[in-house]
Amino acid sequence: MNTEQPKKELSAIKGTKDILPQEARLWQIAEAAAKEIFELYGYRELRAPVIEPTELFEKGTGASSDIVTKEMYTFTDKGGRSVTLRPEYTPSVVRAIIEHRLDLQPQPLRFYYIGPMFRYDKPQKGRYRQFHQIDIEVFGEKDPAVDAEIVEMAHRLLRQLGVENVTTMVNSVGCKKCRPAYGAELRKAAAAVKDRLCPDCQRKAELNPLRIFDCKIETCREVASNFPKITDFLCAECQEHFQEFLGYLDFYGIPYRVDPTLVRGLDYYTKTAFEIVAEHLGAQNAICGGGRYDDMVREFGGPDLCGIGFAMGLERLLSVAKIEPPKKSFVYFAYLGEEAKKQSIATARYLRSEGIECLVEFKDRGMKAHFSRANKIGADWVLIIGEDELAKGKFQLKDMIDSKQYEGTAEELAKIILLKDKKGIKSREE
RNA sequence: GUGAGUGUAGCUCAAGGGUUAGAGCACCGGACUGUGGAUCCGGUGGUUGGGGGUUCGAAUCCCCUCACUCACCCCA
Repeated sequence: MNTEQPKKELSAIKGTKDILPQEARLWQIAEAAAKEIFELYGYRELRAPVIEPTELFEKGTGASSDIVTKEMYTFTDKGGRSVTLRPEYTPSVVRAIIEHRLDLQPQPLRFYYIGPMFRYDKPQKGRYRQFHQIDIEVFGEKDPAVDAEIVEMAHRLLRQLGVENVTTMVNSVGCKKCRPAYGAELRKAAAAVKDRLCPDCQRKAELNPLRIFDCKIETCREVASNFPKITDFLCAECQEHFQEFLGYLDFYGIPYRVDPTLVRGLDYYTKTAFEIVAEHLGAQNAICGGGRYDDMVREFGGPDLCGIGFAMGLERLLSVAKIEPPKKSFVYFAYLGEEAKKQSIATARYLRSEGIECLVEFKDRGMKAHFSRANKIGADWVLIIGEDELAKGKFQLKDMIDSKQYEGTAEELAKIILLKDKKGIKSREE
């Protein structure tokens, strides 16, 4: 490459990155696994736009949330409308349900989606400005059995991708009836001991007293341990829902930890909230977070339709997943001369139609250079076409793994390749 | 938004004020014109992130800036 480089180097913008082929292979596998598993539970893909009216998130995600107040990619388009690159997915699905009257279809509705989200955050380990989520939502199912089912589904996906050592944290954040009373009690308790809290927590005492539970300072933890717990304030309905949810988790045999201080960052959650955290992920260790949001559709002016869902962070998931990409063999063409080059092109065309990956490089090389090249790029097979082969109408096929060499027509050699590939797959499955 | 750490070749790293900034790996070529991996030889590749300052002299010391990394806040 001898084109002149521009003086100013262009690079991906902060918090975004290229996913190069080797890594993209892992993404493909994780995405395929997610789709396959979700479809097994009756979920169907629903693709919503990446860009939405800004009001959608102000209303859905919550005008007071951190996401909306300081993390959105918002700009004005040429028509003067305020638009936003979605920071999360749920409001888009809710919008789509109302817009297309999907609530008139047989319920419950089950959707999934995999795609990029955008938050203007300061990047760090496990946190990016463009990141990717696997998202699922269920609408119109009140039964706590479904709360447990989505947790079990998440676990199945994690297991499939070789993720080990995860902890499932669960909680109930109550509903409109019982949560306000708890909030008031908590605020009262925090205000009473305000002088014993760190400056940061003193600020939280009024804004969001639940966050005091997360403080790392010893005295704050000690003080907070005497604060009232949400689980003691749940109304009868929420209490029953929570207990049944836990009962179904037990039924599935999924270990969990009840964490009364678990709050999700988004305002709209009701009743069930859960999080799955992994080891070795740094500070941002939640790979999956979700919960129930029974009021959201109605608050958008839609029908009274309850909802529940979770989001899994793909970057975080992949950093703890153990995925071994299956090895697919391919054929490198070693040809000598113009006539053999044409024959290679034609033969590759045939082999590809049989599902065999072929690489014909358009560079004059000697036989040694061909082999050296084939070896370097990891070819499993080398198909040799020179004068002798052209005359005979039969080619040489060398197996680069065990150095055996075969002679035959394109059809005969295709069979040899396909047979060995099949065996290879079989032995991997055992 | 706040704080800390790190920036030297595509990658991993040397050089800690003193010739023209080096090495390994990788890449390209040769030894080797019909058979790969090894070995040997050669080559490409750098405004030392950028700008300014101190100095006879700066990759090295100082300031600013940018980028990356990690942490806080918050979240996937």
